[in-house]
Amino acid sequence: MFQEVEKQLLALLREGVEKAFQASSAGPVPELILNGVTLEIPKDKTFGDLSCSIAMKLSSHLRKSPQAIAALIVGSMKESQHQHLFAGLEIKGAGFINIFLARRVYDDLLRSVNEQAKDFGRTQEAGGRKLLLEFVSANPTGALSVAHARQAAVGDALANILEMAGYDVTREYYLNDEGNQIRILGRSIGLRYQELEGKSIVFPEEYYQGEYIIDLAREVLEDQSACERLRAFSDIQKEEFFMEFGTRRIMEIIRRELDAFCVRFDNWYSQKALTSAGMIEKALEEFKARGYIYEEQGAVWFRSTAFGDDKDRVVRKTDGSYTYLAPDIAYHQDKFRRGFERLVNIWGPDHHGYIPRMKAAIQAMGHDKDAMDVIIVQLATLFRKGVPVPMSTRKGQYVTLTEVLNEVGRDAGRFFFLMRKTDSHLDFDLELAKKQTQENPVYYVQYAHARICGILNSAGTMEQMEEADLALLAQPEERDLMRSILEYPFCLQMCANQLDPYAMTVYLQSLASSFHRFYDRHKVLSEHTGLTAARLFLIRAVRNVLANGLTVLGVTAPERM
RNA sequence: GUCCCUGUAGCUCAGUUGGAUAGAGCAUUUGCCUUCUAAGCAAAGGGUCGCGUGUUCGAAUCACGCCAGGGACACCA
Repeated sequence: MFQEVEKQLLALLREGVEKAFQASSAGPVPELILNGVTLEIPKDKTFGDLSCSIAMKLSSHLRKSPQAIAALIVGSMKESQHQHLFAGLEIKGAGFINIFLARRVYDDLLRSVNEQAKDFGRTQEAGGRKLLLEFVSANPTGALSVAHARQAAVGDALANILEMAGYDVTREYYLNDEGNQIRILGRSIGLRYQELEGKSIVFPEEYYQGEYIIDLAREVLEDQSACERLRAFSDIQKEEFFMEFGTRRIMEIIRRELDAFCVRFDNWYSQKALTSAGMIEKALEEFKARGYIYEEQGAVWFRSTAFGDDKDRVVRKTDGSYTYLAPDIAYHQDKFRRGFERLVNIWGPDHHGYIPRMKAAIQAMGHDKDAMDVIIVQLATLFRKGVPVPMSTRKGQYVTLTEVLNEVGRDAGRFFFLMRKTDSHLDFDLELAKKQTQENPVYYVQYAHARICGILNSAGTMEQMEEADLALLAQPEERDLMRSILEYPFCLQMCANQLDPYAMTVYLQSLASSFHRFYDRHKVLSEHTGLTAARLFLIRAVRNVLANGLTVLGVTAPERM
């Protein structure tokens, strides 16, 4: 189990720090400093497998040179009973402590990768805490756009990552199935329906212009029994019919789109249900009882400034209807009531200004403001041969998730949407994503996986693999692969801490690169059966890590290409 | 005006949360398939890390101030 090794090394380093404090008669070591003891993987492999820079950080505190402090720490480590973990320790540069891991640690690493297989990298760090990840939550008024596509890709990958980090994750889609937009949707379909019946109509600018509205109207028209019922309905009943029909049908489309993109949800949370359960009134009453609600100028306000928002926010308009904030307050309160300890929301960039008031709301409920994280997923700009693809949300002419999917496929789509930091803009080159060449990082990574599978298949089932003598793996390219594997748990942990999957795309490319270099220089299958067995064992570990990383991102790991 | 993001090689971007000599891919030039998949590998050139000041053992990274680009700032959802 590799995490154990990391923990033991950290413990040794901390022990060393304590010794250094004693030697300098500096009293007990502050907690902050102990927490500051971390390991990193040096970029230059001549600096060891892992390194620690704590000696430099303590220099001014202990009034000693970093080298002297490092010497004390290293001395302490060498006396410990865990020396078998490292093959060597050295002090270099300004006072870095460089650790060269023992052969056996790497052997154990490879063994645990192959034993744990799909579970390699999983930790119990988060201790099974219940986490609610809400994402996409697009209004059911049309097909999903590229913006939603990126949110879907990020959300799904992040859910996988957080599960690996030991959270009990629930993926939820907040379904905005009532309100003004839905009303407009209903009216849009209703008008198109009349149009199809031969009536002359005026179709307002602010209604949904898309072709799909006409398709939906036609669907109703072709349904005999629906038409009959409609004839008996009052205008209000008709409107309700079209609203219900529209949201239901569009949600079916959205679900299908998400399915095709392999984005999974555990729960679909209906705003309509929330409203009819009276949860909004209840939530506002509770806020009122706590003094966070007041009336002014005929509207009802939430005192969000009490928690650092710029200004107070209206929850109930002068016309008596709620703003978007009101159901959102009720919804988030319900998230906590359902037992979630940590909330993560993925929103589009247009909701950026909305964060402070939502944070204020959860504090008004009595929760810590850090109990909720909001991730803003920036827009992706599509390019085709270097020219931006025009996008307009008006007229229903936006590029949809389905179009991207049809053009570049699921794997390239998922990978490309994750390739940049989530809160940065992303340029998505459709031509590049389609290319089956080295320029395309998706294929580069998948190709490494397929190559390994090819070798493993032609090797057949080799039972001696389990008893392979891993000491035979002494080539630099083999060491590089092991180092790269070692990095995987670090990468997963970083993604979980930063709530951003993008680092995994960078990591996988570097692991694939290490493999391709190895492949080019060394043959796995040879007459030397011992070496063959050891190399098979090594590449099996590489394959497992590649597959795990790709799976986390929602990309397939093909066995042949 | 306020807030967020971005500025690193000709282009697209990494840079392990402040570490060691700033790294990849593309493009350009040049090598490598009789051998487990050439969708691959290797070599070369290419840098005022937007500008300035500060913080310290140490800054692409942090703070402040500029410059440039993108986005967000409703009794909309």
